Amino acid sequence: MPTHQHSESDLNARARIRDAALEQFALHGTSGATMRGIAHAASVSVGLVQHHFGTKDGLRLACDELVVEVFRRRVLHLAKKDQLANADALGELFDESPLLLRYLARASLDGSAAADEVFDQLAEGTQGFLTETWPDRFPEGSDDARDTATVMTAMHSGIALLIGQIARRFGHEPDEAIGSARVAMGIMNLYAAMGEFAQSSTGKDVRAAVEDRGAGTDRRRTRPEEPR
Amino acid sequence: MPTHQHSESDLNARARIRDAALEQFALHGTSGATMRGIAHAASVSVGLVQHHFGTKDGLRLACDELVVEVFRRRVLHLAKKDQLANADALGELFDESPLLLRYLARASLDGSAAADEVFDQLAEGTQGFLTETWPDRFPEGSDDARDTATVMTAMHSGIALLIGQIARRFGHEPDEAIGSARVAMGIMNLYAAMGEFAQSSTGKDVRAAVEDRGAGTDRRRTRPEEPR
DNA sequence: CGACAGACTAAACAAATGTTTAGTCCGAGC
DNA sequence: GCTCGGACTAAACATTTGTTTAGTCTGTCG
Repeated sequence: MPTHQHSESDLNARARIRDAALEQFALHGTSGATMRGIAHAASVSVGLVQHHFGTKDGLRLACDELVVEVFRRRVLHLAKKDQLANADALGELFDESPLLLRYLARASLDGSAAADEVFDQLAEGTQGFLTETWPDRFPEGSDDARDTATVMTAMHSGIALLIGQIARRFGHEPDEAIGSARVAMGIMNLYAAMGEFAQSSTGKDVRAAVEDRGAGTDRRRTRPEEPR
Repeated sequence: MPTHQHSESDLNARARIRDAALEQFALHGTSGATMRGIAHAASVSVGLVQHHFGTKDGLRLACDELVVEVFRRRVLHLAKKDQLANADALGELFDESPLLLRYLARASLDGSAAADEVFDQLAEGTQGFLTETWPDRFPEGSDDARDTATVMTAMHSGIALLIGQIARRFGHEPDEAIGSARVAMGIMNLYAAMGEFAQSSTGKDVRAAVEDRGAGTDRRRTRPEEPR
């Protein structure tokens, strides 16, 4: 199964190696994947891998670039259709390439710059959606728009990152269900319910308490330690 | 900085090793962490590590057990206070132990059973909150309650998993801001806005489209391929 | 005291890892 | 035809890996 566009083994060896590396990195992590494993998966010799990419880290960087580029195109495509915040569409975006997603998740944990870049792209697209949909609530360029988009991106990415857990609890096979209707329905149900919650008296209390603690500039543990 | 309860180096060597391993696994991944690195971090010899835990995988299993136990206690504690779905409280739960969180994130990607167990605990607690708050919307034991709790757990975990990205975009230092008021405020703003969205005509359209595709039993790609 | 068990260390080991080196093959350009 | 460069392989290399082995130290129990 090809990772993204091009069909199959009619790729030149360099691209085949890079795709195999992407898969191995995604599956086993940066240090878990081995040069020999990658070479074997690409049906080439270990030497050829180094010939094309120099070192293992060079190979990883090449994968980073690829992932960033693929996501750049996809986010652009979704943004043009105004569907970036459509939970279903976002699900399908990830759905097409669970491997890219695993790669990104690991990259995020490893602190790779590629993960930062993709996250920023998603967040900016999300911010555009928020501003377009609620120009008064999330004015263009406002802190609220930016903060909320950031949080929303993280939360929706959580679905993608933990799709394995969701699939397990849904009784699906792994990598089967991110675009599933049940997931989209769950998101909608959640938003409908928590939307009320956020505007109920309890929710207002929470907001007040949060604001009281000084939204925007507080530092962790700066507030006076509350006696348990 | 101690990973959880006990104070510091007055731990016996076994616990010190286990804590050091937890940190190394969290920081560098299961295969990235080395026995020598763990032994050095615990200020013991490599042999002692094996003396206490046998093999590297045995050590990992011990860490799994510890994480599961710590989260079991914490979730129980939060559930008793009816604060499990309070975004702020959930944030603080993770906030206390970014290392445990990183460990869990990696465990989840590696398919460890411990990650499954913790996710289930969180999801069950969340489901309890949903059922208590909206007994009609999410009847006890219903599929809606279970599905929505699963999705909500994944989304809130996304905040925790991607706290590094959030902190970066907030201009905070890493591991600083998960309990931050800005995060909690972002969640509230998001729920308030998307709550409307989910009940707007557009949102109802989405729900209808989703239901149309056969919520609950659909398999991926089963629907007739829509001509792009 | 003497023996024994468990905590603990140091050195040795075999396997696996990333990288280097030397060399083959083959098509393009003069 | 010859050569030159890039794709490509195979073997050797040094290092690091997890694990094993042998041994020391220390407190405890009979």
